[in-house]
Amino acid sequence: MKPSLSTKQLQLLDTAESLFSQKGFDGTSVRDIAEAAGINTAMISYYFGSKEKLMEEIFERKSLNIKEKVANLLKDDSLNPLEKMYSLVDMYIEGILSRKTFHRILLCEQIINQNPSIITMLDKMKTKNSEYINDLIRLGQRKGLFKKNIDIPMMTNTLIGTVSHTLVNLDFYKTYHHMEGLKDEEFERVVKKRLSVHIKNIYKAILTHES
Amino acid sequence: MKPSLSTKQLQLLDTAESLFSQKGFDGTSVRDIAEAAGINTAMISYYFGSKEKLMEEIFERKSLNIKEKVANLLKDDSLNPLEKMYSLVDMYIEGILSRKTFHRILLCEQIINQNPSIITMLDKMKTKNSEYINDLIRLGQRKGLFKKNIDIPMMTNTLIGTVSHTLVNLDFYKTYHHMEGLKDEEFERVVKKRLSVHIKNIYKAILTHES
DNA sequence: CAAAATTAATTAAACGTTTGTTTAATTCCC
DNA sequence: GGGAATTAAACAAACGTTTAATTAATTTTG
Repeated sequence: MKPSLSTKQLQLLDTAESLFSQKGFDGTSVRDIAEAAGINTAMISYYFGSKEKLMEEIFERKSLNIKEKVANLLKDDSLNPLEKMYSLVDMYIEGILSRKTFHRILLCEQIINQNPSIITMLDKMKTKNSEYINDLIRLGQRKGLFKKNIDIPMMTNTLIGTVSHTLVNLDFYKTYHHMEGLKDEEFERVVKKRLSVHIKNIYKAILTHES
Repeated sequence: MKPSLSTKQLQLLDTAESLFSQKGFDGTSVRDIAEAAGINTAMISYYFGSKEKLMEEIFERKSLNIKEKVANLLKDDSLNPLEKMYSLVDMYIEGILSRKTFHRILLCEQIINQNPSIITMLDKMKTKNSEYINDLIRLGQRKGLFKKNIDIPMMTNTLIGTVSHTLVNLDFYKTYHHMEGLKDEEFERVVKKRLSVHIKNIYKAILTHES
C-alpha cells in the first residue's frame, strides 16, 4: 500500500496534469508547474523524485481500471450479451469523458512516450481491456447471438477511437451543433448521450444478425 | 508559388518528421535532427528560419487535401451516394495510413500545439473536411437513400477516430492477429482492407434504411 | 575561356536562456 | 530541540539561434 498523498502533493499532481494536457510533457517545465500550483520548484523533486516520476504517479492514479466492473458484467444474469456490450460502451464513454485532461495526455504519450514504466503500464492496460472485450464478445458468440467472424480489436478501435476523436474535437462539435450557449455539464451530458446512442447502434449492427 | 526545396532541405524535413513522430516536437532538439540527417545544426535556421517554421513546412507539405477528389466524387454519375461514401472512407484510410509518421505528429499536435499558424491550418482542414462529408451525406438524404437525422460530425469522428486509433495501435493489432511474419507492405494492405470493410459496414448501417 | 568578383552554402564556436535537479540554509511544527 | 517542510540560490547540461569565418558555387568581366 502506497502512502497517501498530502494536499500539496495532490495539488501538484492536478496542476501538472492540467499543464501536460495543454502543452505536453516536454512542453511543460517544472517551473511552470510549481508556479501554477503556487509551490516552490524544488518541492517537485522533493515529493516525487523527478518530473518523470511525477508523470508516472499521474498515470498510476488515473489509469482506467475496469476489471472489476467487467467481471460483474460477465456474471450479471439480468443482462443479455448485447446489453452487456452496451454497458461496456457506456463505461468507456464515461471513463474517457470524465477524465478529459488525463486522456488528452494519454493520447499524446501513447505516441511519443519513451518512459519504460509508462510503456509497461500502457501495454498492460491495452492487453487487459482487450481481454475484457474478448470475453464479452465470446460470450455473445457462444450464445449464438453474435456473429462468428468479428474482428475484435477493430471493435475496440472504433469504440475508443470514436470517443477519443470526439474528445479532441469537442469544441468543433459544440460549434457545429450550435451548442455554445449550453453550460459545460449539460454539453457534456449531451455529448455522452449522443456518443452512447451512436456507438451502440454501430455495435448492434456489427455484432448481431438482425438489422 | 513557393520555391522548390533542395535535396538537403527535403532530407531535413523527412528526418525531422520521423523524429517528431517518435519523440514529439518538444522532445526533439534541432541538434537531434541535424545529427540524424548528417547536416550542420545551423542549417535548420538557415533554411527554414526556425524549428517552428520547419514544423509548419512539414504541415504544409503533408496536410491532407481531398478537396479536388471529393469534388470529382460529387459529380460522378456512375456512383450512388452510398458508393460515394465508401469511396470517401477509402480516401481517408489511404490518406492516413500512407502518411503514418505525419499523422502520428498530427494526433499529438492537435492536442498540445500552440503555434498559431498550425492551429489555423488544422482549423481550416477540419472545416473543409467536414464540409465535404456534409455535402456527400446531404446528397444521399436528398435522394431519399440516407436517413434524415444523421449526426454528421459523429460519422467523421468514427471514421477518423477508428483509423487513427488503429494507426496508434498497429503493433498491438499485428500481434493480436498473429501477423508478425507478414512483410510490412502486406500487413499494411491487410489492415487497410479490414478497416475498409469494417467502416463501410458501419456507414451502411448508420446511413441507410435497410439492414 | 580563365580570372576575378559575387553570392550561396557550410562550418565550429559562441550566445543568452531555459532546462531538471541539488544544495545548503531556513522556517515550521510536534 | 529535532525531524520534516520550504526556500532561494546555484548547478551543469541542453536548448534554439546567431555570428563570423571559410569553403563552394555561380556570375561577371576582361
